[in-house]
Amino acid sequence: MMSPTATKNARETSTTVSPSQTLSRGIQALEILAAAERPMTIAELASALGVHRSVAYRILRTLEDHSLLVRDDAGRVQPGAGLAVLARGVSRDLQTAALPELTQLANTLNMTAFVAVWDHQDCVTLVTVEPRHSAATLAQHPGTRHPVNTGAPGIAIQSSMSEEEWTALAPGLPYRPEAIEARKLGYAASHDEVIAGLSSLAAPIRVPGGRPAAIAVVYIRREQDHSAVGEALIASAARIEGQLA
Amino acid sequence: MMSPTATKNARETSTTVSPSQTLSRGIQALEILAAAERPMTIAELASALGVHRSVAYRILRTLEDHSLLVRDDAGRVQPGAGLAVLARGVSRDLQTAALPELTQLANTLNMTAFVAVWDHQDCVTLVTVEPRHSAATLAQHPGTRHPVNTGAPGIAIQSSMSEEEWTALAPGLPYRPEAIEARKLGYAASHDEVIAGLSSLAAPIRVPGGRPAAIAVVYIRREQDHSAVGEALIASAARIEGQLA
DNA sequence: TTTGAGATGTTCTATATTTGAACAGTAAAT
DNA sequence: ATTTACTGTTCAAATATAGAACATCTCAAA
Repeated sequence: MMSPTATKNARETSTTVSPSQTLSRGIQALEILAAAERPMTIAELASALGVHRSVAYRILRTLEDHSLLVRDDAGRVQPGAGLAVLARGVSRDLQTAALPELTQLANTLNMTAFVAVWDHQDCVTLVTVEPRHSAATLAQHPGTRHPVNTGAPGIAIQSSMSEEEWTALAPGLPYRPEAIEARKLGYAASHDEVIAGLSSLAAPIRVPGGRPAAIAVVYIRREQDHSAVGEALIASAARIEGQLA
Repeated sequence: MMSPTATKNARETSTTVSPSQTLSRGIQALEILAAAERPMTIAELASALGVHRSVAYRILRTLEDHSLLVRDDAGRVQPGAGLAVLARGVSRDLQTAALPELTQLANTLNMTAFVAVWDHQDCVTLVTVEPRHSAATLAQHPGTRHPVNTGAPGIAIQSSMSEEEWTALAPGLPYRPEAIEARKLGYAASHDEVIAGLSSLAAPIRVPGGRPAAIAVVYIRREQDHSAVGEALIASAARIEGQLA
């Protein structure tokens, strides 16, 4: 744990303030589990965390107490239902207000519709609705992340703030020129950005006190004229904002 | 040490396990935030946690580092998008397999359809799909909890295991007699249990290595004959199980 | 402008939590 | 019977944490 040359007050990691070690590890465990495809053994998780097995064990028991993870018959660990409960609190009002609009959009346009929120460098999908007859199910589940610089939702979010605001709030991330055009139109478009072969349209949602967000649709064929769909998105965004005001 | 076979019983220490204090508090903070209707100040959260303000502050910063909470302009705290990412890992295969079936059910039956999983004393809704024309949006969002003893999904889950299994896995919870009838039929029914005026039908889903779950629909009027809807649920459950095998 | 109330953010030391080696028990594979 | 690879438990040592105290900041009222 301590190296012979290291000083006691090892504050050399001066850039990041020392976070709560145990809590941070517990969250890391959840992140590893959520990213894993299959249930993991405690030993696997301990090595993934870089901690002693008995430490991982105590962390897991604590997480288990809160239903944040569960263990199968073989003792392997996987994410627990408590996480779904916690996730319900994320922009709860936005989720509630958006759902009927998404249902409406998905079924009138016959496209998958979703709401994504801005989070650091990413867009995170919060709610999605698939159309009646989803030929091929689009892998646009809630909890999906993609870079905020990529795809129509990210452009729409950028378009909802000035370039100065953007560079202040997202230092290091370039301001996409498409955002300027999107601000004029009221909606943004992208093709082949997040997933090859798919196109997306999105309109920004701004709610006071909440993170910037966007309402969007994805579709396969490349349409000549977006405007009708774009206007529908704008109208939905306005209704959602109105309900949250 | 004392006798070869009757060593110290390992289960006796289970009453007082020492959980990880900091991790437990951090999770408590998330639970409090998720349950809160509005964003909270740090001071409010500290008093809700029963800890010193500076302790709450360090916990919050750690959670913020992981996007599990965000702070608005006024410094108030609310759940962050990282929770949605973590929640995506909860029974991910079940979520993926269930979505098309739910869409199908919702639109052919014109009812809200959802999948719920068993978690300790509760049923937790994981995925929901609303029908095309949702007259009144039913408050059946993912992350919703209700007692596993209440409502059709809980009965269906009980019906998927024997009474002995149930009392072993859910000590203290009574085995509902309706579960026995549900096992014969293949699906369960309830009226006015979770929400007054609403009825529900559910069929169990068992996936090896996963928690017991159920697929269900809710509707307003009380139908005379469930059997058609019940059979549809059974068929959907079978297709989901088949895909997860 | 000054004052005060109420909030956030920072620093520091005693102490209580955590760490990780060592031990014990279990189940499957050889 | 032996090996391997797990889970679960215990304990002294040491380190991360708790909480008081201090420094700021904002906003309203005087």
